[in-house]
Amino acid sequence: MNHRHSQPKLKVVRRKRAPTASDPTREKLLTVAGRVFAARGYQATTVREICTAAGANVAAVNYHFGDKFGLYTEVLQQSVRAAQVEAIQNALDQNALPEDIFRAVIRARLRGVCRGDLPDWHFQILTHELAQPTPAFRQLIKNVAKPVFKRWLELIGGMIGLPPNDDKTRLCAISVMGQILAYVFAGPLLAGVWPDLKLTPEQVERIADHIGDFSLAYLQDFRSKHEAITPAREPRVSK
Amino acid sequence: MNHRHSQPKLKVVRRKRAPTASDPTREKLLTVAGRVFAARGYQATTVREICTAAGANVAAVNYHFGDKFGLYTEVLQQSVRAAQVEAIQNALDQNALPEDIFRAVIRARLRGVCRGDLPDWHFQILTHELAQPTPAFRQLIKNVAKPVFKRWLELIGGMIGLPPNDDKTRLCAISVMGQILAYVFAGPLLAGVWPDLKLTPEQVERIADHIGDFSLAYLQDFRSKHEAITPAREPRVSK
DNA sequence: GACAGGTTCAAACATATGTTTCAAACTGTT
DNA sequence: AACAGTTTGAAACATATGTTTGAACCTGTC
Repeated sequence: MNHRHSQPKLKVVRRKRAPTASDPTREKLLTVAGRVFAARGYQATTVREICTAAGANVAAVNYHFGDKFGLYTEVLQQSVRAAQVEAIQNALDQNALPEDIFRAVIRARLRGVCRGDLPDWHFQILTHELAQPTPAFRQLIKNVAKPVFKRWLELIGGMIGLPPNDDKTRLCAISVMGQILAYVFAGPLLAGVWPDLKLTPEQVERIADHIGDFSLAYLQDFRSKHEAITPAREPRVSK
Repeated sequence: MNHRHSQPKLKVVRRKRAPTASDPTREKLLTVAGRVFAARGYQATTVREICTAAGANVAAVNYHFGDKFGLYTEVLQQSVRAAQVEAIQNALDQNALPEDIFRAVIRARLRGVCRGDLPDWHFQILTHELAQPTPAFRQLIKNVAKPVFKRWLELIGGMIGLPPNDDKTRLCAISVMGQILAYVFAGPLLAGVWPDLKLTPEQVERIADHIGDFSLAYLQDFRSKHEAITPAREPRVSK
């Protein structure tokens, strides 16, 4: 059967042994598939292209992953795992000044876009998902993005002296997130508009610092302006 | 032939008369195709689906647009035209205080995401292009996005007292742009993370105001801190 | 009404693609 | 060496899809 219209569903694999041991072709398929899915998207990618590029037989995908979508799901999980989520969680959970945690999160997230000089195909896959979410992606949002964002809201809420579920807190959280997303997701747009931009590690640090400065200007100002009214915690001297 | 792998190219249409007059089925195809392309992306969309949804024959697409890609190209142009670009250009070119122009641009861009209650499929198409740019899209960036961004840089450069091609100016321009992009392009992500967010016109105005406040906090602060060193134009009193 | 040119339609075409099949090759165990 | 279980390979299958074709169907003009 062909799922070109219906959203694909998971399917049991036919292989017997659990995929624990290091399986060369399985491994090769996964890495190759990542690149191809990132470049073309799920629908436009053919299992034949993946298999020939991986030097494997056409049936290999169905044997090892049961399904084209089974392969894609594993690639997607691998991408999300590589997307520095744990780095961000670590940054969020460490014990430090809110401002320092804040800057650390921005840095952690931005560093994902420049891993050495190899293309950031992990994020390209997520970009495809952004345009056309699959069930697997919604699941990942629920399980990964939502908890992280919750902590993010708590951090920012604490910084401006508002509860995490206040609309203003949310708006601020998205304002910072959006600045990062511009570099992560709007690659083609940025390239067209700022061709000289090279995402070297040093440049990424500069960008992270800028986003921190840019955002803290408002957040700290907001706090100092409102703490007279709502002195949530340890008020600071207003300059 | 089937362009599943190679990027599609333009092709001559077979129809004789120029498509000037109001052609019902041509029109229907365009509007329907917009929705479908936005929902599924170029590759996953079938001409059969478009045609049946438009109540037309399978051959209609090839007759009226020569090609599946010919239809897509027209839809894309229509989307960009609808993406409020001219509204933004108007906002940028009007004679007013920089801060007012600044806020007007943000408002104009954000208003694009809430046109009444109908889905913002124009931007969904652009999201697909962001993930997998077609030649048509690169052209549009060069012809549309680049000039607008140039004016945007001039505006922000003027506001912080730096030349348009200064890296700091660019960083600031992207910081503001990114905040907007979060609402425009990261729809699925936002929905997962802030389910209660309803993009009513009033809410959009609130968001626009927030982005303006958030950004001006840094921009005005930057200006007043640096104008002692580089008094580019009419220095203002630092609070 | 006859005619010509544009438009629609049903069917057919050529091909691409996900999947299955089943035999051969391989691998570790006895 | 023989065997069982696992993996690979070449071919075939079923179907989906973009496109073409040629006849029918309009629609305005003489």
